[in-house]
Amino acid sequence: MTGQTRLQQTSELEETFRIGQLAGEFDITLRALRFYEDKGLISPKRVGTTRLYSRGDRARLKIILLGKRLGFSLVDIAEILALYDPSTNNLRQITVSIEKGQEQLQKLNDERKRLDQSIQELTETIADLERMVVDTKK
Amino acid sequence: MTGQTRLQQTSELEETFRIGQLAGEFDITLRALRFYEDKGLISPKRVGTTRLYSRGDRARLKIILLGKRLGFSLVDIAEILALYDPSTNNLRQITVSIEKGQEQLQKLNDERKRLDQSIQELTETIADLERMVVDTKK
DNA sequence: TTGCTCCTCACGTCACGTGAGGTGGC
DNA sequence: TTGCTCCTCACGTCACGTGAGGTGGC
Repeated sequence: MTGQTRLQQTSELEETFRIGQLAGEFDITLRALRFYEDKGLISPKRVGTTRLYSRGDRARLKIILLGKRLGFSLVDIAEILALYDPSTNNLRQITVSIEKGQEQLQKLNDERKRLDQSIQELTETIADLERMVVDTKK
Repeated sequence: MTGQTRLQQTSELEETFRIGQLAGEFDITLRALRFYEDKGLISPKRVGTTRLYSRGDRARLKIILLGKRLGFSLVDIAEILALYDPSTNNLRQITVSIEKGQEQLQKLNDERKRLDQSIQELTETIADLERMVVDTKK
């Protein structure tokens, strides 16, 4: 019977990944993966206490990491993932994603402006300080 | 005698500011000012429980806020302020500030690169999604 | 028995925001 | 008495980092 169960698992042909494998592949920590689970972004199966991630879980992880690169919060990403259904064309998810994407683009551009101002002010401040050193040495 | 004490205080001619005045002038919260004190960046006198900020405290606050605009952490700012002595020419503080400033400039430029990449990837992702919508509607 | 990989708490980080509950002088 | 301004806790935020202490199978 135990053999049966094992056979059944393999006969499903669903390739699975352990947490360490995914962490290695995507260069993130085990802690991060567990954290995403805690926040409801991903829900791997368990065998005993050990997590087993399906190909679908791996696809969700890719979306999570893409979202992070684009500067979205985990809450934003969770909202997008909640609309995700691999059995449909996901038109609703796509249009929502576009809207969120445009908002995000606005935020990133704002941040860019602030950053550019900081860089400029910092450059000027350094120049001022360097002049003060010269003056002091006179 | 109480009158004497009051007189003495005013006769020192040291202009002081209450926490609400500084907060209003620099558009920050009372909480922020108390937080900087907690972290040792600024140490106003007290009259009873009420904080009284001197002109020197106000000058330090200006440096704190400048440092924040430049993207420094409060720990960095504290290190620079620790070297600050208004009675000298502060050559040491200036040279240390220049070094920290150059490191910071490097960090800001790195952040700018990452931000530009995010903006580019996000722009492309939105374009991809928009194409998907068009395809779906065919 | 030793390693390796996995697990669950749970506190720490950074710069405050946000109440709760209370005091002092006009 | 009512307002205004001030005060001190102390928990919450965000995305994990970093141990501590323990388990399971080769």
